[in-house]
Amino acid sequence: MSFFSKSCEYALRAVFYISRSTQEGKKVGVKEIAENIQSPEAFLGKILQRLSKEGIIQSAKGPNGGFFVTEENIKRPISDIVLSIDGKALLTGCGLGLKECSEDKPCPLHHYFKDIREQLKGMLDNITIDQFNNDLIKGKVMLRK
Amino acid sequence: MSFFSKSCEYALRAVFYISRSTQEGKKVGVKEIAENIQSPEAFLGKILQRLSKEGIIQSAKGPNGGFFVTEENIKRPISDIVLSIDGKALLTGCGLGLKECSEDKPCPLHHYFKDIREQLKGMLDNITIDQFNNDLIKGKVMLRK
DNA sequence: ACAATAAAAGATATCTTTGTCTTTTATTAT
DNA sequence: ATAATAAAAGACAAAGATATCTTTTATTGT
Ligand code: FES
Ligand code: FES
Repeated sequence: MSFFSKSCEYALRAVFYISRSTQEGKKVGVKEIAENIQSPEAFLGKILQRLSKEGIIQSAKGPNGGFFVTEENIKRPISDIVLSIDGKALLTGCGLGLKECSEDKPCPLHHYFKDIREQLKGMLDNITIDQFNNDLIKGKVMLRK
Repeated sequence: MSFFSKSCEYALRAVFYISRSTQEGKKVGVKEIAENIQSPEAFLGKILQRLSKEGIIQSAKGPNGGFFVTEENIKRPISDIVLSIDGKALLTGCGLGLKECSEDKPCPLHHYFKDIREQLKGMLDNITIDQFNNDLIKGKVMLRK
């Protein structure tokens, strides 16, 4: 197990890549994205479709088409991506899998767990999509395996 | 997605239940455990088999048999259970799914992510199995959905 | 020895996630 | 209009996680 599903990992990496490309003034196709984040092309296509439908990214069909982001898009926190792909279980659910996480019927780990989960949520809520464009352009951070 | 796999959630809840039962001086069978933590019986059986094989819990066949824990067992951190069932990805892997998490080739989230992961790891390393026996006996914490 | 008990082991089934392939729809440039 | 491009949509395949069922092995009490 890892924090995010494969789909969500691809989604995050892809959105970062798209954001940088938009910053550089160009739309990008699935193929280019998939190559640069090392993900299966067709599978990534499905994921981007979803993100596009949810308004997290934009897409344009036809020649010179591809994926890109708007000013509004890149100001959004990455928790939007995580919620959209993996749902809210990670950010609000009980760590031991009880039907719901609650103060009055807590699982043994609740007290400790709650804090970690809140921190993760806080982090994802506060990091915006555009935040890494410069680091990406400078090659300071990686999107490829 | 949630932090742990279903298997791991069952494992943790079961081990807590077994630990309390041992504390109360009795071995417990799969059936009783499954009922009390609300998990599928046969599936839980497999998980307990694995934990038993790894020496995290003990088992005894035949009449008056069942699962129990030793003094050594209950002093172990619950990270042992998590590692045994879900592997190390959650505790050491890259949050964005890069082949490995590293300082010199970090993913965009690395800087933030690292801390959260370390805290989760720290928590799991420091919480011992026996730590909740009293709370469980007093009904302060729950193992049932 | 025998019957009863309970975990271990093996085989199989179902569901979800991940991944691929083909066809359709929209857009652009010629 | 037509051809080329690229995403959207749909159908399908493979793998892994979850779950069930049956048979075997070990242990106990009679
Ligand atoms: S009840 Fe389990 S984490 Fe809150
Ligand atoms: S490289 Fe991604 S978390 Fe460290």
